[in-house]
Amino acid sequence: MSDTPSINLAAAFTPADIEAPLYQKWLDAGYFRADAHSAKPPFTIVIPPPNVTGSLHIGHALDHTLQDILIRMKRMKGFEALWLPGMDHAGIATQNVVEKQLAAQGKSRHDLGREAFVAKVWEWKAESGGAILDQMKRLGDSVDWSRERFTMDEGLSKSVLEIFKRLYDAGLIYRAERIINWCPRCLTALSDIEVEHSDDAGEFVQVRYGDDEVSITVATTRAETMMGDGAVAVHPDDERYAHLIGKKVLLPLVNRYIPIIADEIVDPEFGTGAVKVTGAHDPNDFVMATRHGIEMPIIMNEHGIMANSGTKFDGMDRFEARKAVVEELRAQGRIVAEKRPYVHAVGHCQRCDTTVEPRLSLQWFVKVAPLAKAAGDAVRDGRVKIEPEEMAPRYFDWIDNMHDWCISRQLWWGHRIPVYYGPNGEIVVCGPNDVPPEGYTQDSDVLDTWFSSGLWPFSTLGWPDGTDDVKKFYPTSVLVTGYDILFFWVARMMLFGLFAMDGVAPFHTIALHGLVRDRFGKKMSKSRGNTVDPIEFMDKYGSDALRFTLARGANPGADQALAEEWIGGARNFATKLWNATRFAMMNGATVAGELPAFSSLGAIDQWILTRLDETIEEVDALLEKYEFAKACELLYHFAWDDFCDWYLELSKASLAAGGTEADSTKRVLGHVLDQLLRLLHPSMPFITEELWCSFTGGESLVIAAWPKANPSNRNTDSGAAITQIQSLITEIRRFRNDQGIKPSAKVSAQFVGLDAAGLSAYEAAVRHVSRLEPLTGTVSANIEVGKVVVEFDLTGAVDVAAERARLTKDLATAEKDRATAKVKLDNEGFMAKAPMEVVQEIRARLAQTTADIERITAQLAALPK
RNA sequence: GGGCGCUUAGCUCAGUGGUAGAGCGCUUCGUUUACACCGAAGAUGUCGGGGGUUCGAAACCCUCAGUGCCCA
Repeated sequence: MSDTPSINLAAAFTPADIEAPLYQKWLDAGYFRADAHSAKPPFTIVIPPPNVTGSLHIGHALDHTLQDILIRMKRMKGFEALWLPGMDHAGIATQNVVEKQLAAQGKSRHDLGREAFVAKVWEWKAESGGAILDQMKRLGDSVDWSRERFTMDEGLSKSVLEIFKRLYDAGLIYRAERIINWCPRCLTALSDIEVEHSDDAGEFVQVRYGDDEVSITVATTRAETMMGDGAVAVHPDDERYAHLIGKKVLLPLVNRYIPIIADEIVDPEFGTGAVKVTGAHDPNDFVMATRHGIEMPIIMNEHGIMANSGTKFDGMDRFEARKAVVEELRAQGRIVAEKRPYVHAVGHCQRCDTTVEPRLSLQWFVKVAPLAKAAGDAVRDGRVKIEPEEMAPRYFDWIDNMHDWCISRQLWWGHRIPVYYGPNGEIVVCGPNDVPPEGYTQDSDVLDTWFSSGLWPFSTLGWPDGTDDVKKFYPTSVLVTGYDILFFWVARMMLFGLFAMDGVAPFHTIALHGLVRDRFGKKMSKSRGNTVDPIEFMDKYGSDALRFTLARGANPGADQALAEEWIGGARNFATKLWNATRFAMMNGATVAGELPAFSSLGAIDQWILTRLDETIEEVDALLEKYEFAKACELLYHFAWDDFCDWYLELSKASLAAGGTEADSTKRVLGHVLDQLLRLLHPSMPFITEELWCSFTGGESLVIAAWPKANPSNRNTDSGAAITQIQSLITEIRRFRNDQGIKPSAKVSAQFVGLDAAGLSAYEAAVRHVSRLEPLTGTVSANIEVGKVVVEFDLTGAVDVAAERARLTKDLATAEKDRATAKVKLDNEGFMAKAPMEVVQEIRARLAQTTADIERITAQLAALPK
């Protein structure tokens, strides 16, 4: 390429060469730092804090890409854009990680003691935690690192104390003995939502309780808990058992007499219509036992081992005990019926998949009802919008029926519950500035991690102190997250935000996206072996390619499938932009000086400017609606089809000609490229920055202005001329192809009727793109496109068969289209009721196809036999 | 059992009343100095089945059959 003008842009696009240096450049320039004192309007996003133990997975890549698109666009639009990063401390997960390390050394956390263990966790965090933060930089996240937060850091811990105290004082936090979800492996309570239900194969047995005098058969899936039974319950209207209500029945194995009670909860249709009441080990039973004053013996320890039942089953694991109990009952002839497998819903610990054990224990709870009412109303009355709207019912359904929230966790890593107990059972709750009374001891439990991440939108800004950040950036503008954590996290932020911030919801909009799935739309999971590594993709195709692929697949609230070759496709798109920019630079495209007056431009330039303006308007509107997929799709086609395939090709003749026409084309070309790179920058920040800086010499796209639509730079009529030119060129190419003419071969041809079609100004462009030379010999074939005839000299080598095939096919298409149009126009109903425009359109179609048929028929007739 | 969806080209998905679209894949031709990570041309669909509304339905209604997710 010795004669190529020297340009300041590498010949090939290598993402790895540009990404890290560009990110560093942005950091050094401080572009991502938001200023609480600026006069610009704020636009705020708080990042859904990733788990400190985690690394970047494909779901984060999607979530972050969408947030970065919004924040970069708003920054370019002149907002004071703050994207606040950070992590949560992930109580159970993090404690598990460190405990595992200790276990490898044969130690448990108890060997270290609480203080030393917590110190160890901090140590772990300093060394290995937060791997994801560096990966976010690779992705290009334009977050304000100076404001990075961690749920366990000082400021956020202060927020936790403050909100706990306020809620407690408002009567919204209480302590009670309740049935909670207990993980016998993690040894902690879980909230309802941390329990995942799956249909498991269990067993369903009917056991005869009682002796010769009183007997009743109960049905259960959990025979092992019978040692904890306090009663047998039947439905009050169940005639089968009416005579037994109030009597006592012998509890087998334990040899205790327990009452038979009546309660509406019991479903007479279920099993035998009689159920055992094990208040300490089942939530429904707890309700009944409480209502009827039934005793609730606890017959299992925290590990799920049978204990204190006073039977030989003590010491057995709960599942082992289940078998043994049934075996024993069977031996005693008490098993009336058995069903195995019996598939029913069983709860599992979200973190470790252990079967959750309902357990009666003393815990702290948030009284949810009043908070949830406010959180529901905020969405109901439109103060907070959920996008897409179809997700709102899910939110209402959940938040309107939310149970009280168990917030104690029997862990060491987390915010220790700020409750202090006095020697005589006094309870004192300490806020951030309170000192507990002498001799009081603090509750040993910590708070649910979601308790602190629920404060995220304002604790990260410095609440409860009235900081400038809170004033400037709260409430946040939009929360972008997957619909899968709508309940876990989003709802919690709504509860707390409205309470803490005097009824001001933590965000204006909740924009929900879906999950990334494998290429066949299947859920990714380690067990399926279909997970993917975003880092690997970035290494291979560049961050921009990964981002663009994810954004282009992101329809609101909908899951998306992802395959590696699609990322390759986005990489190809990046390369296309690279090469288009090289072309522009080599041909003297420029952004210097005023754009020539629109009216002075030719149709090709007017057309691309029109298309650009339409694209700006549409892309902007789509991004404002969180329609990432559609926005990216439009940009992709504008860039590749309109700009590269048509405009660049059509402008080559003009650029080659030189002179004033070339000058104005260079300026238009420069303008369109400049604007296109701006539009693409939020989704593909690295390559656009590299290209734009090289091309324009500007400082950075990060701080460049977002394009604005300008309807005065539009001429929709120019589109009509271009459409004609396009179909003319396409038909010529098709003819060449059918005739077996090599793409590189020049063909001698002339046009007839260009003037009449108003296209004579574009003959050079058409000839250039179609590789046609002036006619030198004699016409041996011709094609007709609209009003234009193209006459070729093929030096006698016309492939008549190919010509006939092509024309025959065109004829068939035209005839079919004409028939469809005719049927409509012959239809009285259509003529009477269809709108005028539609009728006219069909009439035009009829006229066009009729003319086509006439023309093609004549051409076919004229073909040599 | 309740709620929300989905079923459109080989695959993944757009398309909310007026001649069926995209990406990837597929076929043919091709090194024409921006680009073979490319260009050009091309093939491929009774829009899940059945009813209905309408001049007109992939789209609206009913129904059946698959299928997914959330909650209980």
